[in-house]
Formats: sequence, C-alpha cells, structure tokens
Amino acid sequence: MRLRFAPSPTGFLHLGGARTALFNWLLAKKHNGTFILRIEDTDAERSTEESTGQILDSLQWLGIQWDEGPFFQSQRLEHYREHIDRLYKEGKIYPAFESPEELEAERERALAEKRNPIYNRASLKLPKEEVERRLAEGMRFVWRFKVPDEGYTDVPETLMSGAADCRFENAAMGDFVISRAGTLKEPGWPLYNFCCVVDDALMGITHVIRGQEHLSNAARQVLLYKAFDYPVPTFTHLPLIMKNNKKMSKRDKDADPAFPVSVSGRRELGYLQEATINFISLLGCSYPMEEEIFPVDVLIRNFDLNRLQKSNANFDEDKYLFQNSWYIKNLPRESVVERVVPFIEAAGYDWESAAPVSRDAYKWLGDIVALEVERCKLLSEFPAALSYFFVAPTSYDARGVQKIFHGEGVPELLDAVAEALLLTNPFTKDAMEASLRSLGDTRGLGFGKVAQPVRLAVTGRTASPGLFEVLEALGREEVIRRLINAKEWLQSNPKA
RNA sequence: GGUCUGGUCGUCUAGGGGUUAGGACACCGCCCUUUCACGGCGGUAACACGGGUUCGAUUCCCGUCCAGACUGCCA
Repeated sequence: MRLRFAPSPTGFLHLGGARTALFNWLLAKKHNGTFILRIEDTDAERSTEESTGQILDSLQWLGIQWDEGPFFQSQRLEHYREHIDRLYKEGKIYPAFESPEELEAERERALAEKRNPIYNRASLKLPKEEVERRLAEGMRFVWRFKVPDEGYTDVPETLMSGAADCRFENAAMGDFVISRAGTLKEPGWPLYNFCCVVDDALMGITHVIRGQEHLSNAARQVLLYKAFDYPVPTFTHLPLIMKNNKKMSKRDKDADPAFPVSVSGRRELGYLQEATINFISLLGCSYPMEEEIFPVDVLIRNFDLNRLQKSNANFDEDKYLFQNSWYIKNLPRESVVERVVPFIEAAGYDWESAAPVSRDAYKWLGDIVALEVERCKLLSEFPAALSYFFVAPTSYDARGVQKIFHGEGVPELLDAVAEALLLTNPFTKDAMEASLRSLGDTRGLGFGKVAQPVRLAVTGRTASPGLFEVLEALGREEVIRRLINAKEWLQSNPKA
C-alpha cells in the first residue's frame, strides 16, 4: 500500500491539508505501507520555497513523518514531457491555439445561451496542414486531451458514492488542458491534472486520499490513467471541512485572525501538537473508542476508511480548545513547562531573575506553571496568567478595590496578615492556611474576608489559583513586601 | 446553467427495518469551594419534507427542498 500527500507550496499548511496528510499517513502506518511526500510546484507563478519550508515544518511539528520524498514536480519535467509525447503520438491529445481571451469570450457566450461552457474543439477541427503550419511558425498553443464523446467514466471511489463507482458523463467534461501555453521549441509547463497522474502512476500510488474538491478532477485523471494504460488507484475523497458552513480555505481573505486556518498559526497561538492531531482526526471520521481523546498510536490502530463520514464537517473551535486544555492539564507536567517557556520569554518576562533566590529557577517556574495548568486553555495564555509572579502589581483590579479593599479595616488586616506570615514556619501552604484561618477566627471574619484582600494585595487581581499555593511560590519576602505595598497604596488612595 | 456529493441534538458524531435514538463539545442547574478555574452529578436538545415498499420506517426506494464542491492555460 502506497499513499501520498501532495500539497502545492502556495502558502502555509492549513488544517484541512493537515487532516488529509494525517489520514494518508494513518492508513500507511496502520498497514505498514509507505507514505510519500510530493510537492506540487508546477505553478512557478505561485509556488515559493518559503512555503515549501513552512509545509515541511508543520508536518514535522505534527509528527507526520514521510517515508519517501519530498519529491518536487518542478524537477520531474522529463517524465511529463515523455508522457505528453506518448499521448501525442497516439493521437490522444492535440494542440489548441485559442488565446485565454478568446476562450473567455466563448465561455461567456455559452453561459449566456445556457449551454455548458466546455471547449468547442475549434482547434481540433483545423485542417492538418493548418495545424502543422501554425506549429512550425511557433504559434503558442496548449495541449488538450481528447475526451471521448460518449460513454461514462467511472471513478473507483470508496466514499463519495453509493455502492457503485462514482460515474461521470464524458460528454459533459470537455477537452481539458494538460499543459500550459508554449511553442514546440519552448513548451509550457504541464498542469496539475496531468502531472498528478504521471507521478501517482510512476510512484506506484495505490490509494489516493484527498479532499472532495478533487472529485470531479478524478474523472479526468481516470481518463488519463486509461490513456496510458496505467492501473487506476482507488480514490477516497474526504468530506470538506467547513467554517460557518462554507469551505474552510486558506484562500479565505475574511478569515478571523483569532482562529487561523494554518497549522503554524495555531502553533503560535499555543495549540499543542497532540491536541491538533487528536482534533483533526475527528473531523469527518469516527473511531470505535468510547473516548474522544486518544494518543496517536491508538489512532493508528483504529483508523479505518469505512468509518469516514460522507457529509462535510464544521470546524468546532470550542471542541478544539477543549481538547487543547485537556492536554495542557493531562500531559506530563515537564513537557508542558518546556513548551510554555518560549511563550513567557516572548512576552518579555525574565523568569530566571524573578524566581526567589532560594530556589532553582526552572523548578520554580514549573511550580507556577502547574498552578495555571487547569486555567489556561492555550499556551499563549500563560504569560498573562502568571505575570504577577514575574512583576509585582503596581495597580489593583478596579472592581476588587471597590468591593474588597474598601471593606472595613482592610489596611489593618493586611498588617496583621503580614505579621502572622512573618511568624509562620515553615512557609508552606498548609502552615499559612492554618495561620490565616485562625487569624480570621480571632477577628470574627469569614475566611473569604481574609483571603480576598490578601489575594488582591499580592496578585493585583480578584481571581487566581489557590491563595496559599501562590503565596508559597512567591516566597515570604516577596509576599510581605507586597502586603505592605498594598497597605501603603490603600492609604494614599482612600475610598472616595 | 451543467456535473458531482451530501442531509441524525446548536456543533462533531454513533446507530440502524421494531432502540427510552447512544456519546462528545457547547449550554443550563446542582455539588465542591478562599476567588477563578478543575472536578463530580444531573438536565434541555436531533433522524429536512412528501410519497412509496413493509405488519412496522429515522434506517430501503423515488421525488422535493436545502447545503456544499467543481465547472482555470490554480492545485
């Protein structure tokens, strides 16, 4: 079993492409087959090396490793030329001389007359001598494939059809172009539909899994396989991934920047590799497992073309986020910390000097990351969530000031807390809790009345992880300093 | 317009001639609780419509409607 992923390097790898790559890879892995990567860069206008690099990066990040390649179509011209020659000699293709403008005019005419806008074969009807004269003169032409006038072309399709193959009417297809405009001396570049067939045949591809937008191409491609007398692979055309009920495309200009369609964009936002694989594996496919969260080896074992869905799938951001947060909570802590570090550094926080002097900075960082692991759904949320560990608050949440700081006797309370914590030994969360609970009791205050002002004083916020974990991580000196700062701030900013 | 493909809770889906139509995310409620989260428990919610076939259709068939893709000298 030989499968391939064949992206065109005209932009980043998007999530739909990643899912196509994943399914091909999964099937290859499951059956000990071969997964080939081929870059379809026949369009010199739009292909870039930068894009190729990005696509390879994204695949590697996802852990989708190819067994062969990457092959580049731009380096395989000889094969295509050879195949064109072959078809020409057999009379299966012919040169067509119309300019794009002429074609467009004809197309509009056809549409206006409610005719199917397929090529009218004007060049095929030219006398042989005329064709030869034009070719000799160096007139520009494209190669068109002569599609049979009658009959049907059946695409062996595992998904997008009923029990039978997917059937297309030849008469409705039109003689499609297989090679761009050129002359005999300077031939144009062959096109996708053609190169794809030549390569898949030469590379021995047995099974093509790709997006459903290629389904109608498949009919043309089958015609080409037949023309070459090559075996036709089996096709699986995946349902499309939709966003707000329209195709999620990398060409979509209106895409919301908060929800990038690229794998790299998601990575930069702090989506995890594990969550991304897990989530896209569920788009248009189901598995016999009860849970919807599973590691990739379970995925490989259970992937099955028969469990593919036929209808399009909407991309559910909520579910993706949920899975991401699940992995942040459940992946080995060490692994999460490792991945959070670049985000913290990119935000400009110097965690090494923020760590209490008595502590190993990296271990300390691990501790505070652990405190936010069940709150942050994206890696990119950690810097803001943890900011007060790196920089002492200089202002306090406005609503908190109003509701908490302006309560009865808060400055004195902060003093008392500072004093109590000074005497708390060891400076651990359990000891602090006992100490502050009893302080509350003596003052006749509910525990919340003690904890909330302290939280606000120390973090500047009304919400945080468990207060005592925070205090312990901050260390005694820093906590006392912040309590005193808060009290002073309160005295110079009294209730209006 | 033509060709092709689809249609089960809001979303992703399981299922399949007889089921209380199952799960997940989201949502709502309760519990836990020093805040915010996490977690636990529970709840609302679906077979597009009309004809057949059948003792019985959400499931099979046909139409309708709706949706999407393709209709490039892009891939």
